[in-house]
Amino acid sequence: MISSDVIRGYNDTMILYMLLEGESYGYEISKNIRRLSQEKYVMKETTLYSAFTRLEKNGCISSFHKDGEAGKRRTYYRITEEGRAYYREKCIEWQLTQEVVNTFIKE
Amino acid sequence: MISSDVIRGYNDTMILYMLLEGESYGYEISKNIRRLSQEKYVMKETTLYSAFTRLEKNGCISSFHKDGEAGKRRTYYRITEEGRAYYREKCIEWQLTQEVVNTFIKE
DNA sequence: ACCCAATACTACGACAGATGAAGTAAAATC
DNA sequence: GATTTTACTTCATCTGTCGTAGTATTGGGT
Repeated sequence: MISSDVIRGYNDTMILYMLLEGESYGYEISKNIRRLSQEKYVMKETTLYSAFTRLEKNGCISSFHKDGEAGKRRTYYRITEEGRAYYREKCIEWQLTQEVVNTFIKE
Repeated sequence: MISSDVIRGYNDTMILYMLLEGESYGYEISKNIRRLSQEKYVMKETTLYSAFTRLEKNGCISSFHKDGEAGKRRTYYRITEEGRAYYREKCIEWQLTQEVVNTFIKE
């Protein structure tokens, strides 16, 4: 059964997708989402950072710092096993969502 | 540019789709959405009726009553020209949304 | 050396849409 | 005549998004 609050939660999925390829941090993820979507989707900063908080609370990602690094201090994130599992569920849910919504869309 | 609050708003689109085929009322629309989605999506009553209020406020639908009808009093709705236009926009937006989200989905 | 843009966040408050819980009431069915 | 189905309504709460604003460091251009 599909919940109607789906896409909102897909910001989380996009972030997790970015982290599948390796650890990263807010600004970089934001740039990459923008680039991957070919500028069609730009995640707002506040949305992004509040997603981080939520995902870490849920155990989907974990944060850490690298010391001895140049530039402004970054908070890095990596995806956890729970995060991967959650991502996989979301992928399945998305297929279903598409099927359902498409029944209500004309061409 | 895609807004991230998309699917929430697709409840409205589903309702409008149902009304494209002719006037209807809450309970019937609800049943039909359930049926069309093959039980995969059931719109909550409160979601449905609050969507009606919103859609009427936006001028997408208009409500009326039929008198001399048997059964419990129903509020009927029909789609307006604005409603049709809004529906068409949503269809286009949905194509884009799918494209974008699919870039972040594995298989 | 100075300025401005880019980087990298954080804090706070507001809002909209979805939902849960509960209630009302008429009609149909058994 | 009791229960189920139909057909809503009201109200309060929650969650995720987003606007506004602020902080602070770094890099690039002139």
